[in-house]
Amino acid sequence: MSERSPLVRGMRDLYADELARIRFVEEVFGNTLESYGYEIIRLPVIERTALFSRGIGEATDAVSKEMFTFDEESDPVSLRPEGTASCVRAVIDANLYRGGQPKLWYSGSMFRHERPQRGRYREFFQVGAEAFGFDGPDVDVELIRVVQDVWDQLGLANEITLEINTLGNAASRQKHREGLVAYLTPYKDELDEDSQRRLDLNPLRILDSKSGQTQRLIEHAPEISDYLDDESRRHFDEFQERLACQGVDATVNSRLVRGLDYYTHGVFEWNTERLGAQKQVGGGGRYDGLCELLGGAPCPATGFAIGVDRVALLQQDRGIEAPISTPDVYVLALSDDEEGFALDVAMQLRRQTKLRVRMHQGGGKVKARMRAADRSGASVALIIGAHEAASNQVSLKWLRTVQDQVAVPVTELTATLLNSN
RNA sequence: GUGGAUGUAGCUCAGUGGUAGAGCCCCGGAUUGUGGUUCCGGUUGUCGAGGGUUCAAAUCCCUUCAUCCACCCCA
Repeated sequence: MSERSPLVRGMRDLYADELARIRFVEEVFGNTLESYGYEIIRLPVIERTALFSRGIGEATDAVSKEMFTFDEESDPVSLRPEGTASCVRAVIDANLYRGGQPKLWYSGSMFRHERPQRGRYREFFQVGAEAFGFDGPDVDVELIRVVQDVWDQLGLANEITLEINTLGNAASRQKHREGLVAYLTPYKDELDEDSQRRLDLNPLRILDSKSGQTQRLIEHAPEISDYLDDESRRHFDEFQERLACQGVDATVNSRLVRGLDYYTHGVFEWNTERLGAQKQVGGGGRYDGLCELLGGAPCPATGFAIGVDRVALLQQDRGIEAPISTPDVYVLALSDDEEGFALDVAMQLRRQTKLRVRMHQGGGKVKARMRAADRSGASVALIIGAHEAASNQVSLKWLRTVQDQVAVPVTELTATLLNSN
């Protein structure tokens, strides 16, 4: 035997229950977003590295140390660590916002080169949505409302909490930044190592440092609310009022700054206490400056992204079953002589119904064939032997309920199966 | 990138220097046209990999790889 090739770290094969949960979450998100009139967009997995370093921020962990990057003829490209930058690029490239106000959603793999652990993989799945051309905050609230709808449908409304904050507009954010640097610089030597580095690069991120020492220092640090101008304050007030009107519970967390650089105004995160260390299941916010930063016409925009893996884990933790893709009907001929008849029966069912019909193959004794029928998960076995074939019937046996096996004429089979569900 | 734990059958695991095991699963029979329950029988192994110590290593030592959990950070 030749040598086996192990999985690349952080990559997974997904199948059976685990995949069923992930597909279910993706499907509910997709259907819900479509029901709000959002249109799907499919984006490339690989982009120029520069798109991410400019769009997400050179100083963020996601860009500075977590990207899978390789050279494409000395033009560095990377596997996407998130979807927003690509989506904005696509909107700019096709000038999608010129004729309207696109509301888009996407779903797919994202990649970050981190040490894997529960709820965090190097290839993971996100569903996201972005709305372009709206100043908000009505549309920001709609996005949150969409996600709340999904939590309700998934039975997770009680497991997930929403935190919100505002970063203000560009001017307010800049003043806050200056105030923060002025406050923290005298204490520079007392900050943790990461925060010292961020003091120049991205001082806002110091606010959500986990270091106890740093936490004590920032306890009295200036907050964004001290610097909000009238426009920013009105935006955040209306954001909160509209959330309340929609019956969405949210807690203001003034330390919430988000990991990526492009946010402005209202930002938000969904958290859970049930996934060990990985509390965050999703987040988003407004990014009014990003289109211009990436070379497009100025355009206000807002969006969110959800970690599908974490939502699926949460469902597993809550014991919520996802629909699994097993056959409905298992067709087994008892010998080769009835094979052709059995194939005709199976084809008739596939054409006349949406039932999933699996044929038995591989021979074996009747006992083995019946065992295969049971193991397939099908709820019905159609048994076809010499008697049945001679009389143009099938023997219909329910595998999951206690009912007598019955002989059914082929002409009545479809109706019999459809009426029994 | 840092720390801790764990790698033995398809799965869950026991085995701390002396012939590799259990339960579940799987296969066969009881039941030659009927699964799932019951009874009887059977198969399943580079003990993660490489090296060392020893008469003898799954077991002790070294190296390495992988996985999990946590830190950092994030979805």
